[in-house]
Amino acid sequence: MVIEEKQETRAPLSRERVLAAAIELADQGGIESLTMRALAERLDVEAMSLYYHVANKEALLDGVAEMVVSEVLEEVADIDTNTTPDTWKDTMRSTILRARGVMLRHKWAPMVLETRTTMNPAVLRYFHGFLEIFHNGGMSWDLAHHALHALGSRALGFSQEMFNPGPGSEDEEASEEMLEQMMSELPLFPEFMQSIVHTDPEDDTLGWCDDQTEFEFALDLMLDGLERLRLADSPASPRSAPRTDRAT
Amino acid sequence: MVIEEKQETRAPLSRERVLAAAIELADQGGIESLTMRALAERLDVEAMSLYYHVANKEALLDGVAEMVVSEVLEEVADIDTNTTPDTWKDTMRSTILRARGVMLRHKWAPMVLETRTTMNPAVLRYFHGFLEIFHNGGMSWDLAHHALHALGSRALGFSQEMFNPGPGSEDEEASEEMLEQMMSELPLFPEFMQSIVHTDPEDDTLGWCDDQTEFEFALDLMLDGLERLRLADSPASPRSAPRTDRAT
DNA sequence: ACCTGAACACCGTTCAAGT
DNA sequence: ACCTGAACACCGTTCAAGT
Repeated sequence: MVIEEKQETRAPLSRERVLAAAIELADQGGIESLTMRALAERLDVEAMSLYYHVANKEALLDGVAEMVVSEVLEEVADIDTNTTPDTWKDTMRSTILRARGVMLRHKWAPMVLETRTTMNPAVLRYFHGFLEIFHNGGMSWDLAHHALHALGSRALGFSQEMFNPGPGSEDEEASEEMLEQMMSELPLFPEFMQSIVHTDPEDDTLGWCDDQTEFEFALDLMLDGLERLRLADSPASPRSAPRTDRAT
Repeated sequence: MVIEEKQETRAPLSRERVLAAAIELADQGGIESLTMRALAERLDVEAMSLYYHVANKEALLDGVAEMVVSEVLEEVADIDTNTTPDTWKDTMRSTILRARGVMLRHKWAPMVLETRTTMNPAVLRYFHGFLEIFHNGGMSWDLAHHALHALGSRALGFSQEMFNPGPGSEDEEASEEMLEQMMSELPLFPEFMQSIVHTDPEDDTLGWCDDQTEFEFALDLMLDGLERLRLADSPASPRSAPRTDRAT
């Protein structure tokens, strides 16, 4: 009975609009809130209309993944990949840290990216940038290849922290039981926990694990290691390649 | 009309039987085939019976995750964690490679483990083993903590390879399009691809990416880096800590 | 070309009820 | 204590049909 103002023909759907709306939805409510039906409602459309622009949900997620990586590409677009052996490491470092910035804006993105099974042009372009940096930095193709694998998902800025405690992980009996067990048969934990607590408790992290610090620590560990391998590779001074087993 | 032989009262359900059946189901059909209904059918029981032994599906997956890590614990039970500075690296190496063996038996396990939000006693015990190895090997608690984070999911034997091409990723037009783009605006790829192809094409991997080799490469890179940091830490010879920015 | 309505198959789960 | 039956809310998706 109410006169609806649907005359002003809402903007027609398009693959781009669908993907953008999907990202917004996931940003707001997490990836589990991204359902075809909810997405349709957000676009003021019937659920089945989406299938005209996207084959199915898997294809939707593929598209979303590509959009996120495109965002990373924009973020690193101004980084000069024309590196030298002196600069490749810092260049790589800031590339990855900028990618991480994008992932922090889309906390659900790592999981979506990890569940993709097919490459997409955006990641291809992104990794091509890595090849430029590695190659111009003086790495062999072989080492560059290893480096790509070694960085793994960290290359795109996420480390997939094992068991980052979500909200409300402080259950009663489970924690209780585990604490008791820890003290009895896992004697190293008390001293360990005590010695690693951070002193400033004003950040929103757990108090003893600063994700950003740990991410950068691991990243630098890899980059430093790769630089050492590069040096061992190019001049005729073979020292400390990996898997030398026992050597300083 | 057919006389069913249900007299021989099938073994009563239990949390353990439910979890074991869930693992079998996932092993056979992948994690997406693990539904409450399919699990119930496998146990010759109504779907709702499961809820007596497990709170809900999330709790089921928690239990499954714990079982898998328990399997890892058994696998590494005989490893001597009473290390020295000379032996910690190799000990760590074989611990992680054995864990990887378990993950290769349960290809779905990494994803399940990564989606868990709460710790469980098994992972706690597992990481306590790491602390023993690190500590006895001469690391400070602080470095041990960093090491734990740096290893990340690799500690449990998986690296979450980005885009491991699943079966049937050789779609026609998508690959076609991407190949064209590669050649035009991504000029480094042809040479790169050509120089990294493996020579023996008889393993079941892609031909140019050997997962096991890459896993071990990255693992050694981390372990070597950690050993260097340990050495730089304990004696009074501060050389090449990470993030020294530019130094050999 | 683009969108819709009704329907289907399949989820996880609640709840009251059986033994 | 342990299991069941019917039902509910919510998925993704097919298909024929509308404009």
